[in-house]
Amino acid sequence: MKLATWNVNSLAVRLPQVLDWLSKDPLNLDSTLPTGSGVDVLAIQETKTTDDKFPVKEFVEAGFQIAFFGQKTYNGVALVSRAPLEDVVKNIPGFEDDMARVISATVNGVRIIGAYFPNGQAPGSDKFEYKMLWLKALHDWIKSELVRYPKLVLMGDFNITFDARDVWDPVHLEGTIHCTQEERMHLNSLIDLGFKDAFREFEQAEKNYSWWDYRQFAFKRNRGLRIDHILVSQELRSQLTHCVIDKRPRKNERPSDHTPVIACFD
DNA sequence: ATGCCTCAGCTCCTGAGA
Repeated sequence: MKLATWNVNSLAVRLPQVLDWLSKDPLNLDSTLPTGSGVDVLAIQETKTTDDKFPVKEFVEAGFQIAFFGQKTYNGVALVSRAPLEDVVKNIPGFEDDMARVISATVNGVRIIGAYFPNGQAPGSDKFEYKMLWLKALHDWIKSELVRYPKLVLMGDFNITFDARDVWDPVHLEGTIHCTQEERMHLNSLIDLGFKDAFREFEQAEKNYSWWDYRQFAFKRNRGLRIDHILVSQELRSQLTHCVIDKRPRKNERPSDHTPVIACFD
């Protein structure tokens, strides 16, 4: 089973790229194998579309099941799967929120949570305060979800780096948004519930990022951050075989500023 | 540089992203 997460920054703009990417084998990076070899479940963030405008037909015709939860202009999440999506839940139950940020479903006995974490803008801002409240609510909810679903994957755009390895200029960016101690404390408290960061379970090249600013040729200069993550519960850890960042879509015409992260299981 | 790019929308500017 292959799972992936991708912040597409507008599904209306990126739909052709998403369908093209889904039709290829993400681990056979130069292949153009037919549909059937690609990822089994993709979590999408920043669809930026209301549910009535979600491209249902296009995904169904490509052979996928979908669950989606969107809103006008901002945010919006979806799960795209080859197998049925069961028991779909939207956002964090009990946490009042105007924003469409989380969608969960069970696929082949694995509980999958796709999430678009708040950006937070800058430490000290109202948006940062909201990010902290959201992270606390997520933690408390995930704690109970883990009891209910021992086979649990939490993946998405976390908008938080784990440490200096995830930051192109860790000295200069220390304490700025995505790199504050407060954000990392929340991220580590999620890990402490019983998760592994799938990416760091394997040997990885240095300076491996999942997001690059559109400006200043940041991708070409590899000035990026690793803020898109796949966390797997202890029960799934032993089945994990690979975790890679697929940089190819970032080289597309009109790319998203994020690129997909993929985890494979036996 | 409170910029630089990109996207959505009450669209020729603004807010937000990260």
